[in-house]
Amino acid sequence: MILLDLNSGEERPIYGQIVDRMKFAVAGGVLRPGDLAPSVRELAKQLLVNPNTVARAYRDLQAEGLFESVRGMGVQVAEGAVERCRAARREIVRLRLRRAIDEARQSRMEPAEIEAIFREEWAKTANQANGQP
Amino acid sequence: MILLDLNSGEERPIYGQIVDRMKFAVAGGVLRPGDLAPSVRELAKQLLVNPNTVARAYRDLQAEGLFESVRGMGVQVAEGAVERCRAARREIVRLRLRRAIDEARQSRMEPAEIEAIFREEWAKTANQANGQP
Amino acid sequence: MILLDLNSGEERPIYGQIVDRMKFAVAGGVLRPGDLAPSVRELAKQLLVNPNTVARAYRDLQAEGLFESVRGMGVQVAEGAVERCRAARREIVRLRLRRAIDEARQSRMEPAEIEAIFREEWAKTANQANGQP
Amino acid sequence: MILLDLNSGEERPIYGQIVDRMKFAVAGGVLRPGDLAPSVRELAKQLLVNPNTVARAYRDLQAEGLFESVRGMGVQVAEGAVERCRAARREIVRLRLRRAIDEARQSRMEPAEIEAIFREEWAKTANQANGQP
DNA sequence: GTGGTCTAGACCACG
DNA sequence: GTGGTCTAGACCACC
Repeated sequence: MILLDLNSGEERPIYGQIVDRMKFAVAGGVLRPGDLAPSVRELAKQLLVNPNTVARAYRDLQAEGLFESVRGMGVQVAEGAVERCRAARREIVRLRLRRAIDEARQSRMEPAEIEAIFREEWAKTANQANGQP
Repeated sequence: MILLDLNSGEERPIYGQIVDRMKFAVAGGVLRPGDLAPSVRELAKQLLVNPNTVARAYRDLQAEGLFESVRGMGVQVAEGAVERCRAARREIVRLRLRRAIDEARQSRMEPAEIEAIFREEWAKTANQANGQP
Repeated sequence: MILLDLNSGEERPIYGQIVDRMKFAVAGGVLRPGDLAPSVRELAKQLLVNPNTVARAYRDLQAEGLFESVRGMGVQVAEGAVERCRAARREIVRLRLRRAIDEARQSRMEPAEIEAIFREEWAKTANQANGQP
Repeated sequence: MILLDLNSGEERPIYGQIVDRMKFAVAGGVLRPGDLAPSVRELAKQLLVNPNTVARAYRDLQAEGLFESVRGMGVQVAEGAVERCRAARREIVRLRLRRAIDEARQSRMEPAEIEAIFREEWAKTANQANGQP
């Protein structure tokens, strides 16, 4: 199963992208509490990335209490993770939009013009029938 | 005159924020061709930032041809800067919104929910007076 | 200034030992809010350890909000860190003693005998006039 | 008969916990020389643990000469095991307390405060019935 | 100079 | 097989 692929053009750190994708996967029910996440080595191979990078992402997820490592077995999704990942997802999306809006605002552009640009860009993805499912 | 203040909590490089703010100032007519930009030291003191950081921002602006150094005088806004700053501003805003939208999309959230969040966040700033909120 | 040295014989991960030592240093007032912690490279050299290992410790401390990285400057002790490090120190000590006591209890030894052993071991360090200050 | 249960929250290796519990059982007379230890499979089922893990613990106990395998019968407690398990128990308890004390010492806390914490924690278990709390 | 990210590869403990 | 730790070294951005 292909859980995620990285947008190679992204400027954010890879491990951060993996963290987000995992949260999205849990929030969307693709990965459920008790499920084992793909093994570090396996995911690293799939993403063409160093295992340490994946390990770091998993470590961060454990620090947030969303994943738990089971000795000798792997890493599994924690019990209460679904709700928290849903909330996290909402906040991630909100924060990204909020930042873009703030930066647009300080540009002193006309609000109407900003809104127009948003609609324009939004339309571009809206047609793509649900983006990258 | 307070040309700009930095969002202290930002994760973007300071020099990049300064560059953008300067472009916005020119695009918005706050700084006009022939005007002298604040001196490196002065701006650095005002922003509580290392002078090297301001110097780097000015260097970038000169490299783009938007600022020009005048011997013995300092740095001034170049002749054709206004139109180019307006274009730059539009592209900056567009790019940031585009990225936010893309990232929201890959979260697998319902498009309707994403749009709702945008409206919500947009409303928060819409009430505020124009310019720097 | 020598902030800390590691007990080479310890079985705990090095980065974890560094984290604890830093908390102790802050709790004890050796490192105060606003102070820069020793640089990653410097501390690594001092401890004869790989810089990445120190970096990981610092990262964990930042994740706990006790340290903050200042771009291009280094890593400094956060504002409210003292009280939290004091609390953390107490909890670390309590937890270690609690575990030892628990394990002793499940051994089915006579409580009096356990207590005797504790007194014996306690006396050994008590004489050392304040341990490794 | 329930010989032992594991502290599920422990960070120590499971097989090591089993080894210790077995020593404690022998030292406390719950398991006597000549008695058959529970079979690997049975104990594994009881502890909800991988049989390999139990097998490893038994292997270690045999390597120490405390358990002996009896062809076709299983594993039994060795002849001289009681005294040696008592000694082992004492040393295990002593070592754990010693480490906790050492770690508390390097925290730079006041010895009096450390001792106070010990008393506090000790009191918590002192009221409980003997054996496994 | 500073920290941050990433890679590569070794070694260990656990199951 | 699994994850965890550590080392070594490269490269980057920032100040």
